[in-house]
Amino acid sequence: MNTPNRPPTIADVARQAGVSIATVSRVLNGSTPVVGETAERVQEAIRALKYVPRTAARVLASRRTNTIGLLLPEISDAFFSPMLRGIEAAAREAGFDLLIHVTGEPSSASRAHPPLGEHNTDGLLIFTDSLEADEIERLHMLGLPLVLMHQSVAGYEIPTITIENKDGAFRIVDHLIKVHGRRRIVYLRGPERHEDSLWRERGYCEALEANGLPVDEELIRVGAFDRQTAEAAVGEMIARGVDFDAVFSGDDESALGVFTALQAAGRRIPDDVAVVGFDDVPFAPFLAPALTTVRAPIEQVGREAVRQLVRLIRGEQAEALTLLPTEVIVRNSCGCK
Amino acid sequence: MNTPNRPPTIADVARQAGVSIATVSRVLNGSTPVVGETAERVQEAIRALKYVPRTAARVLASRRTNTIGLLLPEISDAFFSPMLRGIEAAAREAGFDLLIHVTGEPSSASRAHPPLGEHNTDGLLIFTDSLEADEIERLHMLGLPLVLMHQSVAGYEIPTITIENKDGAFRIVDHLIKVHGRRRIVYLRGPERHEDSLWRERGYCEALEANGLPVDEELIRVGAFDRQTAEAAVGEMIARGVDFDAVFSGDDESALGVFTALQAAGRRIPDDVAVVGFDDVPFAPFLAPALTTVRAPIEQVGREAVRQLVRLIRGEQAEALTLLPTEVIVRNSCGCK
DNA sequence: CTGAAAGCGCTTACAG
DNA sequence: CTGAAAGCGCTTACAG
Repeated sequence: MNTPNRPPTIADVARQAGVSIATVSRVLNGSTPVVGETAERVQEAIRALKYVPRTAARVLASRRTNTIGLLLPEISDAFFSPMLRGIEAAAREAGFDLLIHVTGEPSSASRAHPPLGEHNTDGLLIFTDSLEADEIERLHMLGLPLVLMHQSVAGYEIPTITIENKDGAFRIVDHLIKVHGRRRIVYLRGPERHEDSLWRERGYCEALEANGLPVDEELIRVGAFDRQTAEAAVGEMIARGVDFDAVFSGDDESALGVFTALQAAGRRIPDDVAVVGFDDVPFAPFLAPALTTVRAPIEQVGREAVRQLVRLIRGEQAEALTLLPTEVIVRNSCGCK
Repeated sequence: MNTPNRPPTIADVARQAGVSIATVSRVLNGSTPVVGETAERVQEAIRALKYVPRTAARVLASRRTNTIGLLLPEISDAFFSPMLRGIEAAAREAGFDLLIHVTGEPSSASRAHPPLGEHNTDGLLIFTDSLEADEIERLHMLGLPLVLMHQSVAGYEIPTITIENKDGAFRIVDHLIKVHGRRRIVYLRGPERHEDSLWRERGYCEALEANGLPVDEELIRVGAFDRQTAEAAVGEMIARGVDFDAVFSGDDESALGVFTALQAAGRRIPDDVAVVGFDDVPFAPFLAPALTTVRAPIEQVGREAVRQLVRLIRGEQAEALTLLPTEVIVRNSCGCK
């Protein structure tokens, strides 16, 4: 096998370069000027020994971790990649490492006591529904910089980044009514208490009301932003003979389930039932028919969240609420073209 | 704002409970038996002070980090979520935290000196093309447990996890030839030197040869596992009048670009040109026509990689090569049904 | 500009 | 079962 040599420490470098460890530390961090020739000797020793500073020791001594933590409830298919891409890029640009933890199901212990916190990060990005309110409060009271994503906690001034859910939902439902004459529009709710979903539902209701249509509780079901759940929900409505001529599926992922259920029942999209989603995931244009949806700037949400968090970490003022604009993307599943 | 109280330390807990810090450490770690009543006093103090142990200090003192590092070249759309889901779940089950770093473009400094290594992880999962060979060697020589994903480095005995690329490619190309009579089959290569792609190309060639068909260099192009690149490649072949009746697109992501290019040129899928992919991403069944492809057990690759890494970390023997089986998923884009 | 030394917050032999 | 103490590998006032 391989030789488990003890990796070199700052003392080894100092010895090899004939200086004190303080001097090595200084050239490592550029914190205090070091005479050129000395600095070079140190650099050489670092190279020769292939020295890599121990993160734990630096963190402990400096009380800075230089890393940002990200807390997520789960790893979703559609949403996750672009968001993480934005976060990762922005964190790197700002010189922070990224630590990710998935808290898992609601009962999970790591929602109350996540392995990420004041002890190993300079600040936390908290995605909706990934942490218990108590723990958010504890971290906030401790003074740890915190940014919430797609979630606002009443009572604290924690910066929040989210998108214009209500507005986007309003416009796409309005489109269904005004342009395509739909009147019995289903809304598929996301996971319970999911803020995005709540706002989308509000936009849906307001669009109905603005057009003089009633809000019919029978048309509001749970799709859970999940393909299978959405498929089952729509299948069940069809089986029970519920009358509807359009589905606003809450998000694009669940639109897939809606497609499956409608096709299984022999309903044509969009002729019999128009279907629209939310997010504009990469495959949306490739569905048959191509999915009309609301574009959510997910990657930008990630970037913006890091930007605000970095401000907090630097002791600067952060934006209390950042609301990123959404845009209706008209394709064919609504009946256009 | 909020009060930047200094978080409590082990000394605060010890004082409050009237014991030594050694005892607190022991109840924290369960390393040595502690008398029931004493242990309870300590637990109480921990709760009262909301004490959370500093990770950096534990790591420094114990020389164990209890975290696994994951190095990726980029965050791809289709591949990333399932793989990370597998890794994350397996790491959590084994009691490890997960640290992720994206090294970025080939020239990036973090490919030579990633922020993850012997100093802050117990072991590393290295995805293909995310690290320079020199750095892999340095880490390996240091004795840091390493597992390679979708990549094999000649010359070292580093465990590798990958999938049966060649076999899957062979079978899907063979299907195109035997069942659908295709003879001019395009192969779209992945990113340069990408091992998955190399093996798929080999399977493609062997299938042609096994059926007495020539390997025509004109039919082998670069799709780079990227939608736009694939679209451009196919568009250019059409413009140049290259004759072909099928495309094996290398992966599903690039199949999207193939679809776009063919549709733009008025070629019908699968009648004029059959199209098949590799991966079986979630949206594959929803394309029009539904995509025939090879299912790659991506999530399982992630789980297996963690399993082997944990073995190494525990000083156990690990599997040198794990080859996960692939399976042809027949849908409609090949011409079936 | 450089060094000696204290200290960051834990773990872990070593005694008892 | 429990405590005193050394030590993990750094950073950073404090002197000079």
